[in-house]
Amino acid sequence: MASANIKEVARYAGVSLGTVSNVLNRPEVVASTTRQRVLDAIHKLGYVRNDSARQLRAGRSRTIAIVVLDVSNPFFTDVIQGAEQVVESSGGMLVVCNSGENARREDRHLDMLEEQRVQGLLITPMSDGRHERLDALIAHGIPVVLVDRGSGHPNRCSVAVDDIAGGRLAAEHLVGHGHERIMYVGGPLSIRQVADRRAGATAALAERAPRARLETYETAGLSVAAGRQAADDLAARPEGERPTAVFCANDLLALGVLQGLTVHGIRVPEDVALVGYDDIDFAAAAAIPLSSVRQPRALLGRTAAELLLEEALEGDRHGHRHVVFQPELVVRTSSDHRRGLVAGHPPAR
Amino acid sequence: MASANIKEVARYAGVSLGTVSNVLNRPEVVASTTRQRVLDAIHKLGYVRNDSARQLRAGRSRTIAIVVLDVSNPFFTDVIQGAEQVVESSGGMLVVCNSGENARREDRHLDMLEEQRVQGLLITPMSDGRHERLDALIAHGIPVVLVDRGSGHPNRCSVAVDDIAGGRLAAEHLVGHGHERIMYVGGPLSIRQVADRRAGATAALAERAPRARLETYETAGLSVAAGRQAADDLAARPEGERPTAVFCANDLLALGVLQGLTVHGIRVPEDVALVGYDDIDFAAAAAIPLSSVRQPRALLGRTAAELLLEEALEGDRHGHRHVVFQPELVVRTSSDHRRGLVAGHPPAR
DNA sequence: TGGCTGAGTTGAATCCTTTCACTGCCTGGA
DNA sequence: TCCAGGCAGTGAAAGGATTCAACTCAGCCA
Repeated sequence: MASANIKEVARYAGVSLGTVSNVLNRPEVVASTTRQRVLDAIHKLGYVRNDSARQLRAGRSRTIAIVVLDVSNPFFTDVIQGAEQVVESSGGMLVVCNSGENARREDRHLDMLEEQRVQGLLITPMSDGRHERLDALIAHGIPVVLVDRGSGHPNRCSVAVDDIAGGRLAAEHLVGHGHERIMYVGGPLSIRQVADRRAGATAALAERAPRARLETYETAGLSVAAGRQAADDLAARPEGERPTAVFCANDLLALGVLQGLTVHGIRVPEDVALVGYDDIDFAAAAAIPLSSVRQPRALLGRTAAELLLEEALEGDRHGHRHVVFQPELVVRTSSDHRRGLVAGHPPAR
Repeated sequence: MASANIKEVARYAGVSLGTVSNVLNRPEVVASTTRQRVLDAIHKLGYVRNDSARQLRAGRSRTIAIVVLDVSNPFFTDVIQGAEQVVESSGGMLVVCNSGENARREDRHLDMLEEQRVQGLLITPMSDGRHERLDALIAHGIPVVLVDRGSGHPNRCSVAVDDIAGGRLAAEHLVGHGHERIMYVGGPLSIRQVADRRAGATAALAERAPRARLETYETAGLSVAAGRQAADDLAARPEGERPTAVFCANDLLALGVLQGLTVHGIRVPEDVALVGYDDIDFAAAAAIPLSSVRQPRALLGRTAAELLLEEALEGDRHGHRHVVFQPELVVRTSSDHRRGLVAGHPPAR
């Protein structure tokens, strides 16, 4: 039942502890006949290395953790997959922790990860206020890379996407199609991303179409249900008072708005054009394929992981970097009825 | 930089090692003044327990792992969240590993989890052929619970949903609405779930509507794209030769079919009724809300985790169980135009 | 033959926590 | 006054892998 340990392997193979360890970690220094004898013993006894002992000695584990706000949000699963690729090919292991937008759970995870002396941490923290907890981790020598929060903090790296540019892209596209009454649906505005995307849209309108108006509809959250609610409210207005275009802070909201409008017989894009944000795979799969501002989700994860590995390698010489990606607009039917279903690139992975 | 250890805490507080350990693990046996002194020292020195040493001593970690086929499939994220609840409230920690439908990655994860002596494992394995690897884990004393694969194996528990019953539900619903030409879209048929769902549908037709016909359209995978392809093929047929209803092996396929049919001007449900499987949240959020066979996804995860904890607790006395849940049909607009948008229960979590 | 080299191997020390048999001390009862 | 018993606290041992200085030995040259 209990696995054999290195000592039993050594005895069985008729060598010392050190030799077994060498076979495991530096096989080239062991004579090939000895090596084979040890490998046979390992196989025979079903020996499995005890990682706890190994880590205890090494002072550090080889696993990297990613803490996300919501595993069930397709945006994050794509970020995870990107990080996975990099960690995997470096021979490490990525574990995923889900804070579920709950500060207590985030804390619990951070505590346990710190006790485990993880090699490093990728995290999209709950809020900017939680940076002290992260500082403590960093002070204990655990590198942290922020994902999707530009921070400019001097003691950690970060990767993010330029949300202001994203807001611009969406707004410019809509005014380019002649829309002058645009509604921004998103909330709460206390979330930096939500605010930044709106700010970008506002700026674009000011520059490109001074006559155009951007109305804000603040939602309680970023879910499909919140989007449906927004659509209901919008449909309740007299026809003349409705915007001709809606820009949503993320795709879940946009899908909700789409569904709500359809119920009320308001056609997308003929009556109301619609643009979402994130370009999750389900955006392209909606019955009216959704135009969306694409974030390089997997690239975000990959880059974050690379920065982390870099820091782990370079140690104190490491210079922290803040990488900001540019978003990209993907136009589909929901904001341009001339687009066929094939419009837009295939979803990024 | 490097954290203080228990010895330094002991010296700082003027007590012995054992006392510090007692404060940490059995605070009630320590006199309150001493306890406070130790806690102060811990705080002062920023002491963080070293989990490796702890595990080494204990011989076992307290983390539980869940290995899923695809983190980006909403079905699995819901299973994860269910498991998370249970593990969390038991004071453990759940880590998520993604095999990405790749046998090598699955192996790597299993190897590392075994080295880490995890307390237990929830897994939806790649295929039935991989059970030997799991047997090895079990032989080494790591309990394994299969998720979503009924197995009847005598040395492990499993949780699953009755796919034959699910197929029946869908088919009975459709024949109940007068459909006699039904198409089953799903594949590859080598996946047991895909085959079982079809078998259930076939059985239901034989009993309830001997005149009805079930045609099978085998897809290469279970993706949105595959569903779209199926819809294209279907639309290419002369109108009289099309089925009047389509039953898909999962919701991603169904969303693809829905999208494809819409493009070709085929109305859902008026021209073709549509039923999916899994009832992922996006099913209810589709522009034509999708009827679907709901699996108790979160319950699946919860139960799996409970069985695992039970086994970890009971040890050898544990009797392995195989829990099979019954699926439930959720009727929405896609198969019944009389349903409003509010039809169907709110999505299960 | 003696000395030297280098490849191969050894085993004690180390990492940190938990456990448990044990010591001291104190109190209450005889 | 003595003893039993309970409470606090102690410290050595154990858990398993890794590291590294030290050692062995065969081979080679002078």
